[in-house]
Amino acid sequence: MASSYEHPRAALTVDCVVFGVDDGDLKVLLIQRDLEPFRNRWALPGGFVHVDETLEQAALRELREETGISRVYLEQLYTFGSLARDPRERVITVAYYALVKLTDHAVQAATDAREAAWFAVTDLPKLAFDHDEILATALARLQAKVRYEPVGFELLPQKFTLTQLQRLYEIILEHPLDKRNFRKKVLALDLLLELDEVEQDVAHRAARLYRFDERTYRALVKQGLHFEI
Amino acid sequence: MASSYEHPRAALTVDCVVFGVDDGDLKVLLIQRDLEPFRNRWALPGGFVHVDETLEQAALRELREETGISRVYLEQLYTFGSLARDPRERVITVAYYALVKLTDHAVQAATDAREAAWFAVTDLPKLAFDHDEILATALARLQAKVRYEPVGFELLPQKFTLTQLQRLYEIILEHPLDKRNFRKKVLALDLLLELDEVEQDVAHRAARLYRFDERTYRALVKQGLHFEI
DNA sequence: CCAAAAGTGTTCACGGTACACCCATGC
DNA sequence: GCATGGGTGTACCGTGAACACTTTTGG
Repeated sequence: MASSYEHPRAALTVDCVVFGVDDGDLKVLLIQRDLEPFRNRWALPGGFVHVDETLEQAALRELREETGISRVYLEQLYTFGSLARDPRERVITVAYYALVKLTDHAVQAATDAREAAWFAVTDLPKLAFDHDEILATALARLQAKVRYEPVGFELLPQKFTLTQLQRLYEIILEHPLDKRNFRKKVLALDLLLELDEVEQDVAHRAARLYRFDERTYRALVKQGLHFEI
Repeated sequence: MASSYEHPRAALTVDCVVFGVDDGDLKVLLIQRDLEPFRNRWALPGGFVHVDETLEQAALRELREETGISRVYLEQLYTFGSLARDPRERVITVAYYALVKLTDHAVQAATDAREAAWFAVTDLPKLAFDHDEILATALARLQAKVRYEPVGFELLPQKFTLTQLQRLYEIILEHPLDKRNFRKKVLALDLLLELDEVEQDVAHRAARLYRFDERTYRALVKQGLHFEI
């Protein structure tokens, strides 16, 4: 390896695709840029990586600073390095995606005065930089991942009904599922704890609430469980 | 986004995990370092990303320079950014993995005088930096990917026997497969072209040769084919 | 003729899918 | 009592898994 000091360096950023689900829609959290380039355009939350923090720390810090969100499921997505993705100079960005429970994270004003807002993925504005591409990549990853890993629960409240869970899968996968088969399948996994509670304040028969049993899940994974919806 | 000029920058490298399959073993191409740190240790081929090349271009260039390999299947793996992964300074590395046909790529002396050699993944030396971790990540990815995408063919010669293909899967997945079921399944996919040729110079009945029909595969993928072994 | 690997079908168990009605509750 | 969603079971089909013998060829 040659000395790294001899050459100009690319800048390094992180960007986060934050997903949430909200009555019938899969949503993404965007912030409105207040600086050039792409001033006033909507963009993914993100920013420069400090030299003394890990990539994941940088992603979490930017999320906190720009959107007020702090406890989330976060996973690295892909690193984007096209030559002209930032018009100012060479910038490589490591993209992450995050899953949040919208019930816990009402939209907060960003701490640094940029506006933050949730957009349905089916109705997005044109984004800054190559953020359209990053978002599309994240969506594809979420759709693939949700089939074989129980990440969907990160998007629901702790206590949820089976119908809510089914709706979640239908929203993400973009096709309807059969109610009886869905229930049979998820209950057969033995990963849901049936609670002694039902939903409140509904104008019809109240549905039973369930909780995802993460402890059991981790144990079963070690024994070679293959989660699949 | 704040100006990127105000802060010290991390260095950016690419590293490549190059897989090949050779009579019964899954192998990885390593180079021996001739500089500190980790002088004389084996390491993944890789190096600094130039400011005017994409990440993929950098990976391909380093592969060519350090190992002489040029036409390969290449895919981004993961970006590693621990604080102390390089003892000299902060270095982020974007890892790629590559699949090569060993028949086409006999081990070549590296052009810059470092030694390059193939190692069975079951018998690896201790590697420089966090390259053990990168390699383990690549291996897990290959094992997952080979089940649901036809990447295995990148590791075989253009013309191969069904037994060679089965051996390949057994080597990567690390468990034996049933011969009749395996043949039934891969032939049912209709992605193999039966050639009018048989293998040569074997001391027993010669097996028929097949070729992977990439054209048909691409067409079927568009129609929603789900390849799976 | 012997050694070595090629090639080939059937049975069984299980999981996926399709499908419709009664029940509980709030208003 | 009516509207709304909650909750439940069965029959069929296709795929995955287990399993052993005959054929071809070279030496």
